[in-house]
Amino acid sequence: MSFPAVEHQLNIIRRGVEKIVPEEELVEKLKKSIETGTPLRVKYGIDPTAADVHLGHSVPLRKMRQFQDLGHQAVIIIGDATALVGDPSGRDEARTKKLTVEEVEENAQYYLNQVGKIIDLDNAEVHHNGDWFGKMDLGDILNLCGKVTIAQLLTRDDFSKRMEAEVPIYLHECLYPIMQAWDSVVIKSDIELGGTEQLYSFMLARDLQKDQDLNQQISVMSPILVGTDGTRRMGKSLGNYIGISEDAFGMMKKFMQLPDAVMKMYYELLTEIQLDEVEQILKGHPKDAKVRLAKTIIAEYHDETAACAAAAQWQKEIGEGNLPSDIPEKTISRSSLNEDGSLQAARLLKELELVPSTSQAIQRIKGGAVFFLIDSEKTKIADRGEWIHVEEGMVVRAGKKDWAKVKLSD
RNA sequence: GGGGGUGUACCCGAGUGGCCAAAGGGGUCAGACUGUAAAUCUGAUGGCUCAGCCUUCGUAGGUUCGAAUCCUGCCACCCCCA
Repeated sequence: MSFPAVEHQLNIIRRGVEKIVPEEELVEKLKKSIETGTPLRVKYGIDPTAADVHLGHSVPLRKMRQFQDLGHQAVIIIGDATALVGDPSGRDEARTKKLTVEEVEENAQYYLNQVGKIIDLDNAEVHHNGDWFGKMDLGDILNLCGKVTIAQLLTRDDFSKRMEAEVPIYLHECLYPIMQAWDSVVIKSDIELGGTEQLYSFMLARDLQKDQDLNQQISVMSPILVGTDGTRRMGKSLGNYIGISEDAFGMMKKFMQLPDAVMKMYYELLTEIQLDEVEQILKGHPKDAKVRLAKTIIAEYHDETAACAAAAQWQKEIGEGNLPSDIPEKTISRSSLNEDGSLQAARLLKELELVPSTSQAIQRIKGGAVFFLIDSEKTKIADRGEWIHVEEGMVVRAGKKDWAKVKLSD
């Protein structure tokens, strides 16, 4: 087995990476790998608590792919045991929801399918950490716990913040980083990938590996990708994510709403475009830069054609304000209408599921967000009590993002 | 086990008997402006059959004409002592 030169590898590895600790050791490992013709074992652990893979997850996964392309061995850990604990990273409180074994397995499968869009699964090792944690007895667990002190645990940022804020830290959560670190011992990792928030667990892994007379792993940590709101980390629960399984146009719409300020980060972490070129792109009109960004990423998860189509559709329907082509059809039963076939405006919005409550319907109407179209003739609705004659095929809008087409049924 | 403290809407947080569907801020949503960016401005932010009504201030009761506010039990969390 032969590998590219160390410098070349480092160039690729360093891109979009916030911290490599310790970096000198990485160089040594790469050299040794070239000399001996042995691929490095690169670990990435996933916690199958949520099923959707989004761009945030894709950052370390892309890094993994780069390692694979350089000839190294990908090792994926499905944290079926750790998922039962819940990752305390970056959380200000414990996870309340406990997943069942079945849910975890189901998530894991779905997860892997998506992960396969980024890395080469055929050439990756996949392990479930339940395989080894499930076999441990109390003695083993106590032995493991005996390797870490409370004081060490409390140096962990999330924990110390929680202590500070007087938010509870449960004992089982303390086990999480220890388990994660133990995974590294079991699979004998050379490198571990993840976000910077994983620093603690990654370092702990080194301690445990040393304790077992193993090679110590290097941490290659990516910055945390901010979500579409431009401030908080991308996460499903925050509703600021772009999923890698979303349809092209859906992704397009989300990309175009990104704050300009995050573009640089997205280019760096989510594309392969050379950084000096990125700089050129960002000097141009921000809108063009954003379209290019969106197209590049969408093309990776769909294809070039789909990406261009999505961009064209966006320009036409949103950029130029034409009628959207993907207006969902909503059924209204004739029996819910008045004798003359009409409905009060606020009720209509609710019937069409454009708003979750009557109160919100009223708010939207007051805010001037509501109008309807019959044969492309636009009529504004200004009063919530207004009686609207409901017709088959009429299009109702209750805000930029909320459209519906009426279908009448008996 | 003992003592002290806290629990308010999505979040933070004011409110200590009626004027409280509950200040203020953040967030979010809608509108204007724009490049569906940012900034700014305006409005909204429990629900409904909406100038009225119903449900909400950890939870269950109680006192009172009237409670988020007072009392009691319970629950959860934090701190101190052991």
